[in-house]
Amino acid sequence: MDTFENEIFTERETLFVEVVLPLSLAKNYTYRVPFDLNHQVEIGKRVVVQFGKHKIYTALIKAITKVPPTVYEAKYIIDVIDAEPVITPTQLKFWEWMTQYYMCNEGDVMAAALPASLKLASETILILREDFNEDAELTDKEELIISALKKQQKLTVNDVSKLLGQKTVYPIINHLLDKEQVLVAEEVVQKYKPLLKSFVLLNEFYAEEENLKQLFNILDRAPKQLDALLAYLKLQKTGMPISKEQLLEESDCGPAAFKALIDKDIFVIMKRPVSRLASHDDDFSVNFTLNDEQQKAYDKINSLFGEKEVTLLHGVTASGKTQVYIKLIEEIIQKTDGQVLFLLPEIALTTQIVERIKLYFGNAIGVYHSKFNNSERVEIWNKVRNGAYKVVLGARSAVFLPFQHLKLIVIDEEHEPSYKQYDPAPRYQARDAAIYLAHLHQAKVILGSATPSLESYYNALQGKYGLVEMKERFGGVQLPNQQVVSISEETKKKSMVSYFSSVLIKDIDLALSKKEQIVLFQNRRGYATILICATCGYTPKCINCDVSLTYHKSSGKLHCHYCGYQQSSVNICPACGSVHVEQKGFGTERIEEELKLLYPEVTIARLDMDTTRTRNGLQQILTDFQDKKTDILIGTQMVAKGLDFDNLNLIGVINADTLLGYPDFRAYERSFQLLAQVAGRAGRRADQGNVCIQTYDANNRIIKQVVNNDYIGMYNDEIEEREKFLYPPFTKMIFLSVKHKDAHVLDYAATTLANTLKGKFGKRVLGPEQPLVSRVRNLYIKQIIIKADKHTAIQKVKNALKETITEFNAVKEFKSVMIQIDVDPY
DNA sequence: AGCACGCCGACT
DNA sequence: GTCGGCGTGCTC
Repeated sequence: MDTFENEIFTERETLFVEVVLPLSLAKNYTYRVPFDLNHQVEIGKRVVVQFGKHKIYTALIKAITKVPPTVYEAKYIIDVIDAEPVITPTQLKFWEWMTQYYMCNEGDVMAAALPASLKLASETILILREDFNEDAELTDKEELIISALKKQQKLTVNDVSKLLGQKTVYPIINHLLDKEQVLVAEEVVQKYKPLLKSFVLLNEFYAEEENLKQLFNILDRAPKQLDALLAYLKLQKTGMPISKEQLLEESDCGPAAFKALIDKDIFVIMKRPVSRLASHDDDFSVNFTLNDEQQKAYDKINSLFGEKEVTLLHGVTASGKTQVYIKLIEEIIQKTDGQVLFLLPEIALTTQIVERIKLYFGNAIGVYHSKFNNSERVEIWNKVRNGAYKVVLGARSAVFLPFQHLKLIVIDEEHEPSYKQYDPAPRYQARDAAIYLAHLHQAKVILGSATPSLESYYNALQGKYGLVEMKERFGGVQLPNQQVVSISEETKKKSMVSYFSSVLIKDIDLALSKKEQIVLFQNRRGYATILICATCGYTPKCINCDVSLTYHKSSGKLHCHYCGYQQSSVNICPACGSVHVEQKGFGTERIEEELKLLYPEVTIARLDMDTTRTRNGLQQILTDFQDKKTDILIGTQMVAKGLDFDNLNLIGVINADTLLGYPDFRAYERSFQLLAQVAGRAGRRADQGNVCIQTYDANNRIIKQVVNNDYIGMYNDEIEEREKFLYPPFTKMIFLSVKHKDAHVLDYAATTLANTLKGKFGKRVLGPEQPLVSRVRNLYIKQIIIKADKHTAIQKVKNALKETITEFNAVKEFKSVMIQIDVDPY
């Protein structure tokens, strides 16, 4: 397709635009541009288009052409939204790459990239016609709709559906249209509204000295109003706009007196958009010096930047990687007008590291993560685009921000699994995507970790990435003392008290006596509390998914973690009628309870998905712990990420086995990373920390490697396994999830597909296999894995795969079989 | 995604 | 008979 960048179009030419819609569609669509919008269309601007019979969407102009489509008549675009492009050409290239690489649709990427408020979609609404006929013959349902409309002006299609309690409502709406009772309209909701704040101005009339004097006389009998006036005059001297709150705060004037001043036209209210984002006033200054090792690392990174695009900074816990990052960032924003993206795992973003970095860079820094609301996201987006933000700290979705001159990307904790998006598409790995993004911007990348992912370390050893190591702990912090406790042995000796070994209990007692704080870690896999009938073994299961329901004490209900299904708990076994229904498994909730029995006088808090659902939940729990209001914190993986506490000296791992036993080729790598990270939280100051790992498998090599801090040993063992069994980084993995609501159809379909693929790729295709959870939301699931040879062009494999799937879905009996593709599924 | 159209079981 | 559920195809 011919495209015309930056060309001014005359009014008489007929133009067409190829647009991306924020929907999961296989191709893009072409619309016609009305003449009067010719001069407004530009690549990267948003347009309003009708798609299908009703809906109106925001689409993005991807190309402009003069060639009309041949096989259909193009619809006109309705409007051009933006005065300036909102998406840069670099972003469009990035989207295209992501679409190709992760085998998804461009619309998936657009949907993920744009903050919700930049994507408007219409809603069909129903309005009563002014000339509607009061006596028209209507069915009961139609009557119901009309009477509802008399009360509330308009109804959405969804409202109607709820009102009638049925899914199919369009035929009924169409009847009402035919009977000329109602009208339908598309209502586009403008989702982003600037935050307007009231500012106060003194009526210009009183700018005159004389008039002002008079005013004082007039207000003589109204002391509160007079006070407000005095406060205003005082605030005016600062030269800053005066907000209403500010004025009310500065004076004794209450809202009533204030209103009187407005009514008398003495004060004038002006609404102005203000930023929702908290800002720090000071300019940044980075005033600390690096220690020798940090300085060496810093210098080496800088020199490696000359030859490599990516450098891996492998620094042990507490070696002070953050300081090195800060110096690198400072250098960039002082010496260039470039921008820096600092990626962090989601959880770390709500904690101390952000505060620390904010201290240095003040106003030039933006933070972007999932707990921000839509309006806040748009504001951050705009500030990145206009360059107001030089540094952005963000979770994985920050790779989609509209950077202008990206010079450096820092990816902290690069091994973190949370950089990978699993669902929905685009199923991208933000670390890898960021490396490509950096490539587009010709920016440099720092990957930082104490326990790098095998891929990154492998790339570094191969010379593809630069490698910088930091091996000293900062400020002479000692390594924690790590001990492994065999649960089997303690059970034999009968020295276990509930979930706690005698060793751990002793440690807890000691720490409490020294007024030190404790963190107990229970990984998520073993976290579920399920109900089980002691008589017949029955366990309540989800009606939509192949999983046991988990019992939540806080709600008293049984929940499904996969689909959100809830039901009330059972006291009597539905299968056999027995009353002996017991709780089994030990989640954080259960551990908390047991611990409270053992230590009734101690303050215990819990940190997991349940207690951190709200925006401030996590922050509150962490602050309480920081302020020593909590003695013991029990938590899932979350406790391991990015938390530094001065007074924390004991960390107990309740059970390391569920981690190790997970059926995945990365289980050992992940276990090592997690346990090492957990251990690194203990004793970050002068005192030596204590780590107590409870396990049934005390001789496991990973446990030993963790205790010995032997990353290299772990790396060597694991990489050998990977090579032997053709896992990444020696192959590229593509994961297919085949889904269907009928188990038999699925079986047949998955086998057929796997066989076809085996015909093309040979024994590099594995499966179909039944996943751990074989049914979710009423769909049965099978998995097929392709381990593509790294040396044959991966794009060829992907093309062949796409073709196979297209052909497969064209077969009549497989039409309703869903196939999800996940490239690099880790 | 979300809507229309067509097929098919179940209930006035 | 008709209503309403469900599968399938299409949207420039």
